[in-house]
Amino acid sequence: MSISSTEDVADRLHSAAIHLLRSLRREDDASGLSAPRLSALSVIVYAGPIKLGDLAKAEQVRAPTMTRLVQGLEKDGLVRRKADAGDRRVTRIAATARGRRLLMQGRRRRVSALTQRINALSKADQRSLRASLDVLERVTR
Amino acid sequence: MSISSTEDVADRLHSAAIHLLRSLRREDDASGLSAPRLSALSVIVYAGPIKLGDLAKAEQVRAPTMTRLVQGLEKDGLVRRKADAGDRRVTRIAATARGRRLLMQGRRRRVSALTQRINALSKADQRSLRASLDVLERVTR
DNA sequence: ATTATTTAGTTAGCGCAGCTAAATATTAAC
DNA sequence: GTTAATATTTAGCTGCGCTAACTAAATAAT
Repeated sequence: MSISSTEDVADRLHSAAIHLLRSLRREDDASGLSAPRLSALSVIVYAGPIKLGDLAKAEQVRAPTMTRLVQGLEKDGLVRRKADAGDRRVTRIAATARGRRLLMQGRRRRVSALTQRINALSKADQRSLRASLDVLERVTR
Repeated sequence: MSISSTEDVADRLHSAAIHLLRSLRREDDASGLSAPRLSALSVIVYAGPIKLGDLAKAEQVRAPTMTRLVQGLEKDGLVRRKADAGDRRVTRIAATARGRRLLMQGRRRRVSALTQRINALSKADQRSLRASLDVLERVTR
């Protein structure tokens, strides 16, 4: 009788994450923004004018990857870049009004499918999920 | 009186999944197999000689995507393809001994970082995480 | 029996996101 | 003033998701 090992928990968690993102990618498509762009935009909106390097760290990607993501967002008019006054090597990235608006819409669409699935759960299951969120975030960061 | 709305739960879950996969990708690299390949190999190992279409459904990707994943695995000598005797349109995919071996090693490496993080949690947190796993899997599939 | 339709898989080709290495620009150090 | 360090970008690679179009095989229709 094998009690579930920590490896099993880790493996199931990993697998669940893969399947979750796959199934949500479709909603992302509907908003016109990919998951990485939406995630980056979210940080930009909430963390104000932010240095590209800090943004890359926050999103756990390398600088060149973030440069490209930001270029995409900029081309769509969702963010703006401007050189930092103090240190002209750094680029500060800020969201435009359109970016903020689109984030909210995109975010809503993105999570709505998941929201529906969560709402379909029993109250007890919802409580269990909620209770584990803090732990989940600590473990995945 | 809901402090955290279902939307918030959904959003945090989504975000957690993104960060989890990003942080685990490095471990995947160490094993020489990407997450999608490792995941597919896992299904192949456990679901025996399986039809490509069924494999694609199980992994929630389109057939061409799975064709390519399998080609990669085959080139590495981890799986073998053979036409089904009964219906010669279908390809059955089976793991080689090397594939089975590599899965176990890869799986171990892949989850070891996560396993360590889980083990670092308090017993109560671990219990909370374990308890939510079933719910999590139901919600993400 | 022949023809048409459906099903399974592959090939071709596009876009996005991850990476490293190398280039550019600015600041800091000596 | 030259050199070293830092921030970002550019160039170029790989891999994975997709759709459209193709081949081959099985099944249905006439």
